[in-house]
Amino acid sequence: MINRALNNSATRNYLLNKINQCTNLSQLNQTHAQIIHNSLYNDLITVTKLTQKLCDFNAVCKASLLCSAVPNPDLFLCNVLIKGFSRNNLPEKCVSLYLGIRGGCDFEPDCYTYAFTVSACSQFSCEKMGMLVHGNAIVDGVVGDLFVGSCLVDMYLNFGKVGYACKVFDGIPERDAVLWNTMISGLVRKGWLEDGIRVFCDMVVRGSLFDSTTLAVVLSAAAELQELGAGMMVQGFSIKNGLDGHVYVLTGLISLYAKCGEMVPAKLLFEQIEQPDLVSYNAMISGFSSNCDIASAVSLFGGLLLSGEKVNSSTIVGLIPAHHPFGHLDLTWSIHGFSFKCGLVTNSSVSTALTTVYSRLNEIEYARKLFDESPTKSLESWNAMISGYAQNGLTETAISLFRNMQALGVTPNPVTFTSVLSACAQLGALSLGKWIHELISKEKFESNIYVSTALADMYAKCGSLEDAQRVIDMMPSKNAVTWNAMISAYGLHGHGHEALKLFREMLASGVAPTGVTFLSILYACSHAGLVSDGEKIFHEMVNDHGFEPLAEHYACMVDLLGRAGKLDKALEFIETMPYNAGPPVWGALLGACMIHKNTDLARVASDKLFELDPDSVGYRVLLSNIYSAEQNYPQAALVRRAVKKRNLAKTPGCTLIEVGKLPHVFTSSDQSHPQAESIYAMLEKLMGKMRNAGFQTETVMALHDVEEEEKELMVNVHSEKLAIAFGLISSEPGTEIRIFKNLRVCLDCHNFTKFASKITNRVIVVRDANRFHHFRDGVCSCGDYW
DNA sequence: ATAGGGTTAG
Repeated sequence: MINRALNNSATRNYLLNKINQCTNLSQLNQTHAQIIHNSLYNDLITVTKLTQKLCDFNAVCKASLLCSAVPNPDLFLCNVLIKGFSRNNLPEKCVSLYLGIRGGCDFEPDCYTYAFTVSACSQFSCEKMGMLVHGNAIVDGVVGDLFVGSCLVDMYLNFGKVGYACKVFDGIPERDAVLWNTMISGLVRKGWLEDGIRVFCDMVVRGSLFDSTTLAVVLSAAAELQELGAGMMVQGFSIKNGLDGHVYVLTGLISLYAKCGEMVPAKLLFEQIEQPDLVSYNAMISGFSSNCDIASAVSLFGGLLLSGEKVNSSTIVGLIPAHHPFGHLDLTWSIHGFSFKCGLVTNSSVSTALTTVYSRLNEIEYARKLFDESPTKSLESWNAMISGYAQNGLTETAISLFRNMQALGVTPNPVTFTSVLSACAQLGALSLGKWIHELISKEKFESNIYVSTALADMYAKCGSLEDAQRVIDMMPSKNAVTWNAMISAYGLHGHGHEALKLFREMLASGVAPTGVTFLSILYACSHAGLVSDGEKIFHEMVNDHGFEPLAEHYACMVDLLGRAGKLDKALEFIETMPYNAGPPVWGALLGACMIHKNTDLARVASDKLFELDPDSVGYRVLLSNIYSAEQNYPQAALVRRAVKKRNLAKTPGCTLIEVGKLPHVFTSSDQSHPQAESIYAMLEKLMGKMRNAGFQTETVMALHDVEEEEKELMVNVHSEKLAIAFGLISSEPGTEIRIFKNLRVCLDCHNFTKFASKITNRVIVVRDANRFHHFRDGVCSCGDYW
């Protein structure tokens, strides 16, 4: 009997050892056979070890069956099984086992039970269950335990409930490095970067011992924030504690310096690493690439390949020149080809990054091809595609893709909404935008600054400044882009003084103006005829804010002066430029010549333009208009023929009007509308009254960039007239009419609309390609300059 | 520890 027991114990030790040594499932199955053969299948210790190993090899079902056959399971075995279910993505099994332990077992859950169950809830976002387990843990008095506490902190941070996480954290005054690290890395992972750094500082102040993991996480937060100072503080601590040679710390520092645009120290740090691993290479490559040093990025990438090290998706994504101001189509193609060869194009991050760069290079078809071919479409890849369409002006496609995404049950996030709103804004689709706003409210995304800025911009561009202002008033804080959007919104509607007021408010609030701020405010001044204010701001920009004016700023000033009729002053201004004026500047002067019908100066400007930009369509159309205005029709026709010959696209004019949330689109002389007959009747009635009142159709060609439409005025009816007539017959008397035209409104239609607003006693709001016109009582808010 | 998606002007 004694012998037999000894023998059993020896066999058991032998088998336990054997289980530990198994490196795959088939070896483990053989060992299992031996266990059965030796009649140890009911032995708790052996079965527990076997369960553990089976779970490691993802054979949790088999493990579960084995356990249920054990006559006398204990808590330890149950805990191992909970961990196994969690590992094998079976949260509901974890929970039911946990509940089984709680309800009518001989034993009570311990710290391990709670820790494993909580981390299962965390991993699988079982929010309600997690909180219930937390409650039980409080009752059982185990929340002060470091292991349980860390799991709870991790869980609440995963759920985004920072308050709860802090409560658990604060309840454990004696913290170890794991608890601190859980708190810090959870905050950083969820984007609460500043808070992560703050907790780290707390940790240091309390004298808690940190490790290289702590430093690496804090460094990644500092890098993301581009807070060089915070990062250098961490560097200081790493030196003090002798962790500055650790490869994680060094890699974190490289990434920090790279993200702050400091590649020289990054390079020095990289050289300090004796044997750089893939991650440190990746940090360097992405650093070079994002700092526009393509040559260094590519050469380091080459070095990595030569060293025989395998590359991963991070390497590829870091190499892709996604944020470069100049296109690198050739490089992108090469990277694309390489990714294909090593099987990484199917990686979601890689294909998303490639999609993004293609669409930024206006190669939207390539982007779409990649998107269609990617086997798993992450939210990021949907976003990349939607924003690609929105940024390329393919607004309808962007919106229909958004609908596809919704139909497939992919939940949009703030990034998605921001892009879709930009599409709505471009489209002028107010009811669509309002629908998006409802979706945003439902998801509680209004607090996101990108979303609310885009929302305000959408309302302004869809004609409703009041709604835009309402969104802005709700925002707790504004960044430069928010201010810029509002300044340009007021400018767009011709409210120059409001825009100036906002500009002063922005400066007073301490938000630094950007290049776009000055463009927005200068355009606002220009459209409102506030010449001296604009000149003052340009002066301020250079002298007080130390801005080097870009070509766009000069173009704005030329526009400002020229629009106000100070053409000579505009020309003088061009001569003061420190470099040669480019197409935008001459284009602005030409535009001003159009308004003020200065043919001589127009020819000077257009000569310059054709010299600099021979392929431009718009300027050729303008030139043709100049000739037409001089009644030089043969020359005008010649220019137009040249345009046609080059097969340069011309956009046909069309106008959109929403009636009862339904969009109606009209083209020139459109007969396709079901109510065409009454529309034309209404138009005839208006035109008759207009003629009687002495209005004349502009016979001389207006010098506007309105393309083909203009010439055909005598035979054709422009789309905006049709839309207004339709608006008049399909809405209540006295209500506002809003229409959207894709091109600039022509002089004749502008006159027509003024007249229509007077005799019908309606406010008519017109958004054209450039700005808003508010017609009221025969007067337009643009003051007839547009 | 490294990597992917967003708002503003013309």
